[in-house]
Amino acid sequence: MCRVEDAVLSLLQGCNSMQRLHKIHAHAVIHGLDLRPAVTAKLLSFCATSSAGDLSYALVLFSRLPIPATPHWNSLIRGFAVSPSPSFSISLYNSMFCSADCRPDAATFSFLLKACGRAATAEKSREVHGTIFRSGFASNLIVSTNLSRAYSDNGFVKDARKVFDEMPERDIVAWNSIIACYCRVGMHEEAIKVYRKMSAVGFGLDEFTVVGLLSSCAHLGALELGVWVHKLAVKNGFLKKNVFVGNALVDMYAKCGNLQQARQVFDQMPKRDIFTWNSMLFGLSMYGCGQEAITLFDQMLMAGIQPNDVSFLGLLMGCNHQGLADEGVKHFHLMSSKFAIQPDAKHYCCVVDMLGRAGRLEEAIKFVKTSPFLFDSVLWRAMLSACKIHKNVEFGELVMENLIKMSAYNAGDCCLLAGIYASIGDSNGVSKMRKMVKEQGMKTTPGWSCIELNGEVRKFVVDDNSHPEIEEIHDKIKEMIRRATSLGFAPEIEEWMENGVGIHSEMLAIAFGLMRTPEGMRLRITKNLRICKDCHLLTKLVSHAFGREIVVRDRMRFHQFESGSCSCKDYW
DNA sequence: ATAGGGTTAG
Repeated sequence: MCRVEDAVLSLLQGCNSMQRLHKIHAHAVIHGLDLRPAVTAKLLSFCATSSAGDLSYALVLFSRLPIPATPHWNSLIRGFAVSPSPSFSISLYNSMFCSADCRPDAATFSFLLKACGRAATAEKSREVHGTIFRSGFASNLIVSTNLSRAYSDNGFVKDARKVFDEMPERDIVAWNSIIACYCRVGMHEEAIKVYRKMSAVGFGLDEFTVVGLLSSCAHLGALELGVWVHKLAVKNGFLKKNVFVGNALVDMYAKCGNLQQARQVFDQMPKRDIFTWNSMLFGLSMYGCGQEAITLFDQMLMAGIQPNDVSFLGLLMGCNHQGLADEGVKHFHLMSSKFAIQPDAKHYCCVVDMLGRAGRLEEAIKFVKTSPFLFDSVLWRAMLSACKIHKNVEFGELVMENLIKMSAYNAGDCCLLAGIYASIGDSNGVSKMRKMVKEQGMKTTPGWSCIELNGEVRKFVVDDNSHPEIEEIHDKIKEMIRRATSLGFAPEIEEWMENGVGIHSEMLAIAFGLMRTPEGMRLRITKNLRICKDCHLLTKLVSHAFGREIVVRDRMRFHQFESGSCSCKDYW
């Protein structure tokens, strides 16, 4: 190898811009070195994979190679896999596979699988799986971790797990990867189960494990487990060196009912990024602290962090939950005018909810009709739930007509309208809606509630009588209703307490909590749907009658029940 | 001559 080639290679090593690369390239051409394998590989690798690179120029370089070798193909496949057009990686691989001059190696498959995941091509993933199996790369740990990830990205969780289970050996990355897979699809109990298994076979945890676990704790409301993970994170120094860990902790504490602790972690973090601020914003908004959310938002600006669409969603939700409709609308307009962020359907939805909940129904409808998301059912759905809160049949029926016209109505919508009919005593309306759900075979989302006792999460599903303690639970619910009734409990919909049928899952969880925890202990419930009006009222009265603080996290926010009232001030 | 894992919202 000549000295000039050495020099060119070392220049390429330190290259950090395309401008620089062009100069080095010209230099190589002058000395007749531009087709040396080592030089072309380096040139290509920079253009295709560096953030300062240029994929189209990589293609130009590649086309000039008389016989591209495996590393050349790999660079391109790698570059396109993370580009906006990952499917081009697959085309490249197909050409490479047909070429007689080189064979794919382990790295090829790693990059290709990344592309398969991002391009959402389950069929290709399966085909590649076969190729990997036949060519003996299945025993490669990195390749099979990538394969598992590709299945997971395509929504095939079971296949992802199968690949994981069939690995001849697993390292911590493989374990973290499958845990993350369960987190992404919302199978948080499974994620924790896998961690316990990982731990049982002798693995410790690192930052990635911690982040996955905390995310699962957050979703399940598993505070005790979360606190345990927090301690381990501190002990290992993860918090100091890794911003992800702090972010996940802020989120976990906020979602598990401990806003003060979330704030404390937030305040003590050595470095904060956009996720940190957003997690805290959402934390405040979930507790109905809209005013504090606005303050935090201003502090975020002063700290020099540019807010993004998620920041505004948190802020708007905060305004919404505290009934700060005018503040909310003001910030909604600031989004595009001052921050150049286009509001998406979720932001519009939040404003509809905000206006509707505040009783400004006409304004809300007008807002929907003049929005770019006029044909998005989500906005109409938010409108429908505002009609339910304000028992407005007229608007409710109008909104339902719209949803039907758009063929976008679902069982939840029918339940909402049925609820409106029920609240004004129109039993014909109620049965009309029930018939509609039944005849059209629409599926409702089953409600569930979790309660954590001694580090173990118990899950209750509506009408689920399979629990061994079910009789005791029903007795407790009867007692709750009896004691609440003497405090004036009068439900809007009465039939649900007959014979244990139609009892919402949070009542099962609260009854269970009352049975199994010492007198006076705070109960924390996490549920997937919004709490209904009757359950809200009953929980208020139970908190008084049993002298318990009860914290319920529903789909939207926290309700802290104490001495007969709720932190949401009945505004939710 | 190169490879695999993580956080907020919905």
